[in-house]
Amino acid sequence: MPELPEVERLKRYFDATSLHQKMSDVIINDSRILQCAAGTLKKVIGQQKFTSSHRIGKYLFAETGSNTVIVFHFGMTGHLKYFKAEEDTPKYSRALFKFNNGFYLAFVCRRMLGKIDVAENIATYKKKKKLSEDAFAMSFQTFRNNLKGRKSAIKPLLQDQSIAAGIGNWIADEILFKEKIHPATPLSQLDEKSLEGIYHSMRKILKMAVNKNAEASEYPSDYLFHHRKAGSKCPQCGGKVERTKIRGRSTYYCPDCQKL
DNA sequence: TCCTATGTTGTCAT
DNA sequence: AATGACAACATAGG
Repeated sequence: MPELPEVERLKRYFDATSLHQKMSDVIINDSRILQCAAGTLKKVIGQQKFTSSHRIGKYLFAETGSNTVIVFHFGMTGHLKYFKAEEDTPKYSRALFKFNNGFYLAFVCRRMLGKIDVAENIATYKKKKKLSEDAFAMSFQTFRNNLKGRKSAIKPLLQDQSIAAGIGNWIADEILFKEKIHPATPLSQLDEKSLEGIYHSMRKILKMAVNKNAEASEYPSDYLFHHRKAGSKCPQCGGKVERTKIRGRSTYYCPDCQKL
């Protein structure tokens, strides 16, 4: 589920269902998703409520009344589900926050790559994880500055959460497709104009996806998103989309539009 | 059996 | 100290 637009959707869901309600407990079904001791989480949750939520990149932070924040990260397959009846418990519910009104908020995560953590406050956690500003809230100056001194290929830099928090695999590919830049291009070969273009495409794509509430089927048909398959037709030039690996991640691009 | 999937992190080398 | 490359983590489906 997990790039910036999906997590923004989860935040809206969380706000609409789970804020300002007293909780009695948190049930841990699989402690592998915990980054902290189960006792620590239980202690924070017991008879507390979530008072506010904030999102930075792919992280969702939920503050409690006791000067503490619960940190959610959804990995590749995580999401949230609010439900009441026991038979509605979603499969792969790894943690259940129990509200006094009888409802539960499930932290659902098929693969175990999602994580729940407890932190003193957001600023501390952000620093500890070297998390940058949120990609959508970030100015070009900050983006430019975060890239300073980096030398690798542009695509892995876009996915680096210390540079632009919230960009993941498909959005990085989409940005470079839109800008007609080959994903393996070293940063040093990109001039200021290209970086400005990357920044503006990043904003444009994020804005579109957030406005669509991360509903992938509603993304424009000329996005590379719908053609992430080797041999698929490039929506720009009609050529063939190619698949390669960059820094261990599948990368889709059009060799005709995006020359190295 | 082997590969893939919208992610992060620890380790090792430079 | 920083940066980059890669394996590992875990599960289901083709």
